[in-house]
Amino acid sequence: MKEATIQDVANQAKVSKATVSRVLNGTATVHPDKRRAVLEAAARVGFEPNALARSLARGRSMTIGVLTQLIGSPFYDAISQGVIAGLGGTGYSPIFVDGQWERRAEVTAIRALLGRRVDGLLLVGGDVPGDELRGICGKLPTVVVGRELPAEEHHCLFIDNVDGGYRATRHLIEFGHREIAIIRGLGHHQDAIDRFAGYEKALSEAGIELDPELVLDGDFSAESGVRGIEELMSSNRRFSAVFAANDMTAFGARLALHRRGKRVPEDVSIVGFDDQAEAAFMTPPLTTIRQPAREMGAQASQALLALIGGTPFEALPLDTELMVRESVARRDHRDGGSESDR
Amino acid sequence: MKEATIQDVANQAKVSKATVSRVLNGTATVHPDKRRAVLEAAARVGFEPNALARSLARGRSMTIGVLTQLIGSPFYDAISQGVIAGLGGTGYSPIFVDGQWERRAEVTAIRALLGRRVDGLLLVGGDVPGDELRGICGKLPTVVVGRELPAEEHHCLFIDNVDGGYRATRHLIEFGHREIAIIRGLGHHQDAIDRFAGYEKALSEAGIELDPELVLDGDFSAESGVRGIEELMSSNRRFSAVFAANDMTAFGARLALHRRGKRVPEDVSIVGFDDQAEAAFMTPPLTTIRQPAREMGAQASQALLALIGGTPFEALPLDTELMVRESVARRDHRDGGSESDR
DNA sequence: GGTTGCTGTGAAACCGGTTTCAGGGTAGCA
DNA sequence: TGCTACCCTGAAACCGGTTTCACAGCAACC
Repeated sequence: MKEATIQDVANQAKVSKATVSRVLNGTATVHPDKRRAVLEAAARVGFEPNALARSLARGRSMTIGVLTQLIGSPFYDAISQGVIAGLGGTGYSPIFVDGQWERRAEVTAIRALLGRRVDGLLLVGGDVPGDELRGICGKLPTVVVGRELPAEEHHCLFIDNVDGGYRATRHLIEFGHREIAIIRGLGHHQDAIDRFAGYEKALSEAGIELDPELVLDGDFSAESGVRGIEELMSSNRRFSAVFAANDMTAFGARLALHRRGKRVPEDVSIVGFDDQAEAAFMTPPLTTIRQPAREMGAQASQALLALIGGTPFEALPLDTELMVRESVARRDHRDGGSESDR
Repeated sequence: MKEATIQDVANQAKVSKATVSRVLNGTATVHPDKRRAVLEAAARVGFEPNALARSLARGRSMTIGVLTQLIGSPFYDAISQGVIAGLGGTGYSPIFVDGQWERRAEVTAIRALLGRRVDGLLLVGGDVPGDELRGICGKLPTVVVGRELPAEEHHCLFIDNVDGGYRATRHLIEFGHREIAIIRGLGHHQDAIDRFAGYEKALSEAGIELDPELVLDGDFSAESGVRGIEELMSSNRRFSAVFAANDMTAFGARLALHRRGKRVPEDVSIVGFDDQAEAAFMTPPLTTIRQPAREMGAQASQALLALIGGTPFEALPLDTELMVRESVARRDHRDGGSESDR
């Protein structure tokens, strides 16, 4: 059995398709009698307008294309969730495609969205450079979230990662730490680069020389947190604090320290980045830089809707927040050592 | 500037729309010369077929409707991620709508998907009873994941939560525990009910009487894990192990125990449920029941595609797996007490 | 040479809506 | 009574593709 069409309703109500359309959309006044007849007929046959046909005719699909990067990072996942939530009840539905943090895949994915005639584009992270992007999607309303794009035409919603890294590091410095290790994120990832820059800035501002032995490579995974600590401990370089590129890395680091019999925060302090849900329930609760991921997703979708509606939307910079919990301890400088193991 | 249409290409190549369509879809042989002309013209104007028009004409939209429940549960989120990944590169794109674990919202959301003429429906969790569901979506290919539906016409992909709860509890019993507390999940949630049933079963099988003082209400959140432990400790009822409804609850419980000076697993053992990414990096790493959430999502999307293709898909029951890590310790029964605090 | 069969192609119908346009009916006004 | 204005309404065009159908052109066969 096929779905009922507008013609079926028209036949039942003994009016034309046009009138049915007018009643259902309220685009023109129709005589109360016919109006009622149409409504009844529609209800009787269980008419559900074909959104495809409607979109084709109206030239608006009421869909938003969302390009995500499925690396399974809690941060990006949370943004996506925020987007879905933010679009709820607006009449717009999100279509998701995966870019896999890979340029070619991203371009293909965006093309697919374009083919679907999405009314707007929401890019969550991604790799495609700004100018190329403009070439692809032309004048289609676009909002980028979780990434800063030099070409300002496309609106971006992002946090200041340099500042975040700076604040995390400074917090440790203020608590008396001077031998602060960092476990970095994915090498080429801009967020990782920025956070590291913030780390450097805080250090130099405090007159602490950056020690290459204290900077470890990582990839935003918990495993890389473990590896970072392992390397650190086997290098015998003293350290009293660790700044992890994100919370997952912090979790890994915390576990590795536990394995080596180091207490947190008595022996080693840790600061993370993200404030994912689990951070507040680490033992001890993790001091971290909060990125309002879900809110960012929701806000980005709102911004995009505004853009589609013609409202010139102003991308206000989002603030990070230092969530002070219990993974950082004050460090006295009576002795300079960190070998006060239990 | 409007997107180029098939007519534009036809004009450029000096052929009819029909021929262009045939070349681009390979539905019929066309003379090599014209073929080349069409291809060139298409490339020249940057033709991207309008998927809406195509869907309308073909009667297939190449979209999958996904109904999710955005409670922010790591488990359901992971399923959604799996769905996106599983659909990648298949030509089908997922459209997401949110049901908010609320019957009316779900029905509205499904109707919206129906209006978009999705080719299949993927329900992630949800509240709508099976028979009502059948009334709504009729013969549309549907796969349900993360939930068991009595009406077997709709295919379900789910794990055996009773068995999972049973295995978690039995693991504790095998390690010598007899005073096993449980922090339950959301009261009316079927998963929570089933896991509790598994707990009861393991207990009764071991001849341990169920003590109401040891069963705490929760809601799958970390906070409820904290509350559960608080209640337990203030009731003075002895317990040597906790089975948490999910990993988040386990994290909360673990933190609360830490606060009360109880060591895990020396004083109290914990088993969780889900095996979310963070579980392996709790301190100590959490022993838990693994649900392959992401795989479930991917598999569900595969199954749905098969269903759409006409292949009668067989929903094979998914297995949980006990991930033995370090949050459970053997308990000797020399004394019966648990008050061996440090 | 005429019939049959096959290949390639364009005109037109179709998918299911929306929107324009023209016309019929009625009311208001001179 | 005649003219204009306004309100409803249906026919038809349109959105941009796909698919049916009819037919032209040509080779093969008797």
